[in-house]
Amino acid sequence: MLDLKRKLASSLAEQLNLQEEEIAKLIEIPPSEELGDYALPCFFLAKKMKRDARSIASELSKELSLPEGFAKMQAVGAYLNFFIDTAFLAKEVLSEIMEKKEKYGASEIGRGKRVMIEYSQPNTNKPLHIGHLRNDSIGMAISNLFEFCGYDVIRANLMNDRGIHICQAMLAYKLFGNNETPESTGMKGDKLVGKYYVLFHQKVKEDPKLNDLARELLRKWEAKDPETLALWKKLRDWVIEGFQQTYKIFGSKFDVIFFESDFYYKVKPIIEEGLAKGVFYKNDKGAIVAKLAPLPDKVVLREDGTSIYISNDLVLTKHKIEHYDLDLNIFVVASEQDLYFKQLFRIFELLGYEWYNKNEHLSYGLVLLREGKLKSREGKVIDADDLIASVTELAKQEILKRTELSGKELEERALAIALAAIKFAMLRVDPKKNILFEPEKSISFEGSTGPYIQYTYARARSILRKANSLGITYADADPTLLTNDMEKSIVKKLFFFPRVVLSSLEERKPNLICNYLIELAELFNSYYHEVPVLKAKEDVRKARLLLVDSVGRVIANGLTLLNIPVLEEM
RNA sequence: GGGCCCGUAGCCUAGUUGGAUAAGGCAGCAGCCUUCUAAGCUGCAGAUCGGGGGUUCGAGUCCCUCCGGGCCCA
Repeated sequence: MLDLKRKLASSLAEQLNLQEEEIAKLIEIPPSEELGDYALPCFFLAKKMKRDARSIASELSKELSLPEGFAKMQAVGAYLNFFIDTAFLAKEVLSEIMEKKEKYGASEIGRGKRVMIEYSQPNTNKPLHIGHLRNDSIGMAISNLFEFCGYDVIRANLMNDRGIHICQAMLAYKLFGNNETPESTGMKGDKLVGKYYVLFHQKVKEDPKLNDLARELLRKWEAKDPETLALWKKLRDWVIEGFQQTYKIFGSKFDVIFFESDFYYKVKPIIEEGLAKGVFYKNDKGAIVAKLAPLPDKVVLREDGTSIYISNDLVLTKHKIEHYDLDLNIFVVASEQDLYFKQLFRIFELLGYEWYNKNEHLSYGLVLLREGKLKSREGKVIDADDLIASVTELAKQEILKRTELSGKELEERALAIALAAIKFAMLRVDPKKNILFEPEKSISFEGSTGPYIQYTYARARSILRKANSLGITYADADPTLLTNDMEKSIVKKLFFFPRVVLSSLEERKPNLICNYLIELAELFNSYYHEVPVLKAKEDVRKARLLLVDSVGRVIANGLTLLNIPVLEEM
């Protein structure tokens, strides 16, 4: 990877007799391109030399010599500004893109390291909702980023398939379900079971005894009562079948799926270990509690001996790290669980597992509605399938405004555009921030959206198709002919892609890729309007085609990282 | 009561980790399709960066405090 900043830093360090690291930290990018491509603020020298920063900058601009890849330097105020040799850059960057193709931007920093990324984590008593779509979007994008940077990635899902909420749905089905099935009702299995979960919470308001019955059902389930287990399995399989359909449409993929029911009950040895090591204690009611000061204490086993949610993670986390030999174990879970994960990781630290710091909670904000939080027990959610379907329908209408596609092609393109709109909306925001989701406003196809990026790619590809049909080739293009300002800006933008990929990974912020793609698309669309490609004279035309090709490839690489489909035509 | 996260134009967001004139999109207004796709482009208008203090040559960015929103714990 071409690293001009490092080149500059090392050259300046040598000439100024300073540490390269020190200089590299100071070098920054000026607020506007007219000022330069890199800048060295001279305040630190002013302090050192007890002189005015402005005069130092202006003096240095006359004395220093430039490393390869730079064309000019200029003092402006207290800043010493450097201009990249854009002809050099165009040659380097465009040939790197054409050589590495779909690997442009990739790296090997994770070579030999294995990371597991757990996301989605649905409860098997109700359908997936928009919160899962944000979770899956982030989980997939982060997984792709790790993979792109050379890590061995295991994408994991965890089905929360046990507990009182599962039994509540089971009970309502048992009492009011009339043996309905997905086949008999034509409903997706997750929708059918979800209906009874909501029904439970309606009925229990009139008849609080249902709570006791649900608890009774949970006890029977834990005691492996055959009839209860059969009902549980039947409903669970329906729900999971429904999830699989949604995952397939949305593009969520998993290498391994864990089930809470396979792990939670194996918690005993860890409980005993914790008691023996003095990390856990039995409180006056008889519950087992982890002592985590300064964090709040955490109950790990109820007084009646029944398991709670953390039982599963106590067992499963150990299993994951030890069995899969992980270097990093990431949980993509919403920010409401921030304290929970601090407590979980702290327990492993106190128990003395040296791998405790391989765990990471990738926390992200909630998707909120105008009315507040999603509440699935009241049925107050935005259903994932419904959202995808309605956005796909909107996309279809847009397509029909401009083409005469039909049948399978129409369906596929509409879905691709809908997914771009939804995923981009979920990913372009800093993961830490809550998203206020307003059905009519939040999903759009214009402006800073997924479809806008797809459209930009399709435009680039359209030019290349036309060139191809006219028999124009550009393998021998000369990138140094890209001399207008927009072309230079685009080349610089392309040059930055690998750096954006790295910061996006390191900061766990897929939104950096989104911002980058928006900026690249804006540059390219302006260029598209102002500068004719195919009408230019032969040698310039070739250079421009090479640029168009490169822009297309980088957009495609970015969209692929975000798990957003790329469209050749729109 | 305690803890964590967020606050940038009417709305949604950037802001390269403390630097130069705070940048886009939506909504609004005015333009641009016999020319490589108008899901686009160009221009106008819109910001005391939640308030106040502090650190610094320099603060949207760091520290303190208050206010507002979200989440969690007891």
